[in-house]
Amino acid sequence: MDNATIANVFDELAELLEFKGENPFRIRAYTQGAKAIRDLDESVADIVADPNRKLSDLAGIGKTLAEKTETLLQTGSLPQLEKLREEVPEVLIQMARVPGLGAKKAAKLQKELDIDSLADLRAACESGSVAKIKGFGEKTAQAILDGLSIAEQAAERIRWAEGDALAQSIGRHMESCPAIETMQWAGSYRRGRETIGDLDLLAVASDRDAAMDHLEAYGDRSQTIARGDTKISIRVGKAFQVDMRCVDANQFGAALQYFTGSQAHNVHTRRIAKDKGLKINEYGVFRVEDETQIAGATEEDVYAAIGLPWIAPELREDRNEFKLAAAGELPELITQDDIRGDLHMHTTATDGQNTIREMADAAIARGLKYIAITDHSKRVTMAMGLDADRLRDQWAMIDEIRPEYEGKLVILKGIECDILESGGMDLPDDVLAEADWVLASVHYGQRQPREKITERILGAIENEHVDCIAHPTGRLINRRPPYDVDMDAVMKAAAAGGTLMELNANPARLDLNDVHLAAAKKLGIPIVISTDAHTLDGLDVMQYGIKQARRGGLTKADVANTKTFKQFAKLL
DNA sequence: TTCGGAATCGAATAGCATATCGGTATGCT
Repeated sequence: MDNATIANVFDELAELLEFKGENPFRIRAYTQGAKAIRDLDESVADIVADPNRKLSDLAGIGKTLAEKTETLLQTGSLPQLEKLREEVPEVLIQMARVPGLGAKKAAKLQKELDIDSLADLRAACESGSVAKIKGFGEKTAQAILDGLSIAEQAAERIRWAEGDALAQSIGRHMESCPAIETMQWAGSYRRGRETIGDLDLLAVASDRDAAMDHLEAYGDRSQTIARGDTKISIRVGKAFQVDMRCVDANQFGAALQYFTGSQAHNVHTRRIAKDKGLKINEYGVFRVEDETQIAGATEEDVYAAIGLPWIAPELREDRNEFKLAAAGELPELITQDDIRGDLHMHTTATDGQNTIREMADAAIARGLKYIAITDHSKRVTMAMGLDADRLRDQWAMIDEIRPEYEGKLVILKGIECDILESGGMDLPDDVLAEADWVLASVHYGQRQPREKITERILGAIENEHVDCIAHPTGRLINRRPPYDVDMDAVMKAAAAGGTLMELNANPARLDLNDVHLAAAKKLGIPIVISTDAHTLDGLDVMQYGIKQARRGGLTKADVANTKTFKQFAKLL
């Protein structure tokens, strides 16, 4: 059982305990324990297995959570969770997820009106019985009905790249508003999270009403949820929420810091301030004793006021950034300009849409110095994967065109070789031995049991010709879960065997994720950020991989394809 | 439930906006 699964159990426990009206501190302990485990850059199972270490040494994990973790690892389940699931009606949890309803209102409705389903809830709102309950009214009943419609639209978090497209569209619209002097996107979008739940825009406006009117005039707006003096929330398209907050210029830094989050990061920031006799809110940093503002115009000021250097948004998750900042050891995060090579792309030989020359020219246009052509191997029949003969033909072609690119671009003879369902590589060793660059990846048998998949990937790492494991977990964001693989074992083997690991920059993959990247960095595994391009435009997804790498705390030195080709070749 | 400081238990994550109902719930980072 991996860290994420254990963390999910604790999160669910916290949620269920909340509905039971448990001690809030007990609930928080489970939530914090879940976060501690989810963000950990090593395996909980390893810590348990190590006689010299104790789980309860981790911050946020005490005796009880340590015991429960061990039970989970040993038995795969937790009796307490099963019991709570029976005790808390499923409908209560569904109700509390309806926008506008929270735990308290949901519990009250469920108790007083004997609601068994969301359909019951809708009927109760429509019949007027909700409005008659103390603390409720006509407007609340209507808000619940609206919320039910929103919930039915399944407003799931969207991928970062989709959020980016929407932010740019709204941004262009807002730029035409004369009342807006400065604006900046904040929230999880600015932090570069792989999915975005809503968009948060911060603005300095000469006329706040005009700015809010302008946002409401955005073509795809479907609803205004709330509008006050400083804040407006609208829905765009089916159900996606966009918030705008207006502040004064001398508050901008504090507001940006607040609005960027994460919540956990903000709580930590404000706690540090509190200890220093200061108070941070979205309007500035204030001395508690006399309410004097001492910072707020820029984020740098805000952090400086509590004795810290500016922290990059991608790191603001309350993982270890405060410790690093205090020690002056924040990583200098990788940027797109650092990238010199792209080591995963396809051509017309398989399922790509462009030729080797076209891909090479496009790579040069993007400032790259080296690329690897890595078409699929024969097992990927749908993509007309290459057998040994066709692959050697392709390599002969590369030999032929290389002189044209002399001094401009190095083109590596590569292959994305499948790791077969039965284990072993899809092409014989003597063929792989001729390649400059071998990616190994799983495309079939993704539902095999953990032991089997892990064994397959470990087998690939042990193959001396394999240079790198591509999209190591196979997940597709919002569409397909990662395959069940013991990533800790895979990483340890990769570290020991000198095998590289890919961060696939395709916005639907972003595989490895941020926590895995941090773990890989800790183990000293070189990461390769690759586009997996199937078209010329496909080379442009590098930016998404860079964001993800930054969230993992990676620097230029942690990423192999930032090296000059000469340096890179030494890794092979 | 965790943590720390004490020796058995008390304190614990910040701070604010908005809507609706008539003092409180929900939501936001």
